[in-house]
Amino acid sequence: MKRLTIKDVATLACVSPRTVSRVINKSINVNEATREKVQKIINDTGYEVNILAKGLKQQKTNAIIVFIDEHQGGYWSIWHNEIVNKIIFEAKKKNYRTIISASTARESVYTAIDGFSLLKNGFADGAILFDSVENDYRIKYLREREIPFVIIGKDIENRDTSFVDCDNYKVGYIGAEHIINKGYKNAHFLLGEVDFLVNKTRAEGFKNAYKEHLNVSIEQNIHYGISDFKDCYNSTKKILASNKVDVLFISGDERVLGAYRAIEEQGLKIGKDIAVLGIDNIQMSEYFSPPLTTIDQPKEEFAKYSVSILCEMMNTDVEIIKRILLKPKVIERKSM
Amino acid sequence: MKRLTIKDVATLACVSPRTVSRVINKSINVNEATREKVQKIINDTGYEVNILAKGLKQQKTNAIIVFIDEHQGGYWSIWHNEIVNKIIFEAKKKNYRTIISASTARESVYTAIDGFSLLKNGFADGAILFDSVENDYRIKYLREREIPFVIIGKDIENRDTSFVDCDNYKVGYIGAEHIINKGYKNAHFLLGEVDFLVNKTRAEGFKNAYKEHLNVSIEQNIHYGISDFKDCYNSTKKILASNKVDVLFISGDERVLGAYRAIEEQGLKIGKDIAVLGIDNIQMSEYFSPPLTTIDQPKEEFAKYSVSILCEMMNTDVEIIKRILLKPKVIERKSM
DNA sequence: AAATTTTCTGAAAACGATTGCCAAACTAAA
DNA sequence: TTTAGTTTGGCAATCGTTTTCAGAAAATTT
Repeated sequence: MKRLTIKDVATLACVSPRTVSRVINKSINVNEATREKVQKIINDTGYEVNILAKGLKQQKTNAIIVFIDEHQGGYWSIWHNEIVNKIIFEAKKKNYRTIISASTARESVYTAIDGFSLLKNGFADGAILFDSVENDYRIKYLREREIPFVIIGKDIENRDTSFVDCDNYKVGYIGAEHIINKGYKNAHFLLGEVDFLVNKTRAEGFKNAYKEHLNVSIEQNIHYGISDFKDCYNSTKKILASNKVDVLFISGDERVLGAYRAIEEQGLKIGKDIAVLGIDNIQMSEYFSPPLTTIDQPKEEFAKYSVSILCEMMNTDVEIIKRILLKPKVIERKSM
Repeated sequence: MKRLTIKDVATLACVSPRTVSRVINKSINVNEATREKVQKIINDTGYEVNILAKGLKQQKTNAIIVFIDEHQGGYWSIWHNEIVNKIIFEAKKKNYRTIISASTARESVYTAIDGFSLLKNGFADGAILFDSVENDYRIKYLREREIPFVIIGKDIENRDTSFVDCDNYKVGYIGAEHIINKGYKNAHFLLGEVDFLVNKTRAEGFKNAYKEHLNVSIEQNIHYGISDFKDCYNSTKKILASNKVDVLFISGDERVLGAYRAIEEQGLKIGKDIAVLGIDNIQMSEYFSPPLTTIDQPKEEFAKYSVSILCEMMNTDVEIIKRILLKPKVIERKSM
C-alpha cells in the first residue's frame, strides 16, 4: 500500500496542499468547515506527515535521545530502566519522541555511534545522558556541536552543563548516619567504579559523616569497582571472610542480590547477624528476602526535571543552564 | 557550528556533489585518486550524511523498531531487556539502527503511537515485537500496511507471520518431567496472563506431561495472571497457606523473587522444604539465594534469528515468512 | 589516426513536506 | 458601490540527499 502524501490528502479533500498544511500546522486563517473536511480525510485515511520530510525542512525532529549505559552483562540496570521509562512518558507529554541509544561513558562503542549520528544530522534535537566520567567523549562531542543536553548525574569536570542529580554526598552521609544511629560498629561500603563521580561523592559523604559523628576514619572500609551482582557476590564473600562486619552499605540495589547470596551461603541471617543498606530503591528491592532497607532517589523527579530542562534548552536560542539537586531519603524495611 | 552538507564537502574537495555521493555510497566508477581526496575531506571535517535527507530520498532509513512491552510498574522486564540489547547488537552488525518503542500488546498506549508513526512514514523499515494477544492491534496495523515484522513469540491467531519462538510446549513439558523425575509430588505452576499464547502453551505442555507420565490431571494446580514479583509474592503466600506443595514452577525468573520472599517469610527453606523451578534463565537468577534452577531460553538465538529474518524480509520484494522454534533446556542450580 | 569502448564526472530532477508572497475569490460592513 | 477582511490557491524556494542521464575524458582497439 502506497503511503499517502500531503498532495493525496489535498486531492481527496478537494483543496490545495497549502491548505492541508495549514490545517495540519494549526494556522489561524482557515475556515472551520474546511478544517473539518480536511481533518476528516486525514482521520479516515490515517495520513500522517512524513517526519523525514518535515524534519528535513524544519531542521528539527522533536525527538530526544537518551544514552543509556549498558550494564555489565548486556542489559540495562533496573534503575536506569525505570528512569528511562519515565523519561519516555514525560517526553511524550511534551510532544517529544524518545530514542534510546546504548552507550558506555568510556568509549565510543558500537551503538553510541548511532546516537551521535542521529544527533549530528538533526534526527534528534537533544540528549539526556547518565553520569559522566573523566574525559567523557560524549560530553565533549555534545558541547562542540552545541547540542542541548542534560546529564542525569553530574559533569565530573564541572563545566557549564545542565544536570539533575541526587545529592550524592548526602546519600553517603545519611547512609552513614542511619548506620551509626542504629548502633552498627563495622560498616563496609561497596560502590561501583571510582571514576564515576557519583561513587566518589557518595564515599565522600560517607567518610565525612563518620569523621563528624565519630571522629573516625572509615576509608579502609570503602570498596570500589563493584559493578554488578557478580562483583558484589565476590566482594561480600571476601569481606565476610576477612573482616569483622555487621553492616554492608551497597551502592545499587540490584547488586545487593549478590551480597544476599554470599551472606546466606555463609549461613548468616540478613537483618539479624548482618545488616544491609542499599541505594536506589528499585521496585524489586521490596521483594528481596528480607525486603531491603534502602536510600531512595526520587525517580519521578529525575525524569520530570531532565526532560523539562532539556525542552527549555531546545526551545530557546539563548543558552540555558539549569541544575537540580534532589534529596534522598532512607526507606526502612527489614534488612537492617 | 553549522553542519556540513554534501555540497560543502564537494566544494572543499573540488568535485561535484554527485562524486561525493559516489564515494560515500561506495559505487564503483570512481577514480582512486578522487576517492582518496574526497575521503580525506570527509574524515577531516567529520562530515556525516544527513539521514533525514537520505531516508527521504531512498524511502528507507535502515532502522528497525522494537516494540517492547512495559513491565507492570513502569520498566522493562529483565528478560526483554537482555534480548533487546542483543537485538541492538545484531542489528548493528547488519547496519541497522534500532529504535525502541514502549507499548503494550493490548491497547495503543501513549508511546506505541510513536512507534507506529515512525514506521508509517519511513522512519523505520521494519519491526520486531514480543508475543501477541488476541486481536493484537499492532499486528493488524503492521499487516495492513505491509510492513515487515517478526514476532518474538508467536502470532496467537496463527496467520502468515514470521516468528522466532521457544518451544513453549516443551518448556512446560520438560519442566514437568524434571519435577516428576526429581520425585516431587505436589507441583504448582504459576504463569502470567491467560491471554498470552506463551502461557497457554506452557500450561498445555505441563498438563500433558503429567497426563502422559502419571496419568493424572494437574489442571487445578495451574495459576494464571501472575505478572510480576508482587503478584507472585501474593500467590505464593496463598498457595503455601492452603495447599500441600513441594515445588513451585514459575514462569519468569524475575517473578521468582516474590515467591522466594513469601517462602522465606513462611520459615521454609528453598531447595529443601520446597523447591522452585524458574523459566528464562536471566543472568540475575544465578545470584538468587539459593541460585535458581531454571529453564533456559536461548536469548542469543532469539536476537540473532529475529533480526536476520527481519532483514531478509526488508530486503526483498517477494513475501518471505520464516518460523524458528528454539529448544529450551533446564539449567540445574540449587533451588531444587 | 580514427573509431570504439570504458571510466569518470556533473547538471538536474526527484523525495515530501513547510512557508512566504501574492492574487483571487468570497463575505460582510459601510 | 466601495471597502475591508477572511479564506484559499498557486507558485517557488528550501531542506540535503540520491540517482538518471548524458556527456567528457581516458584508454583501448582497429
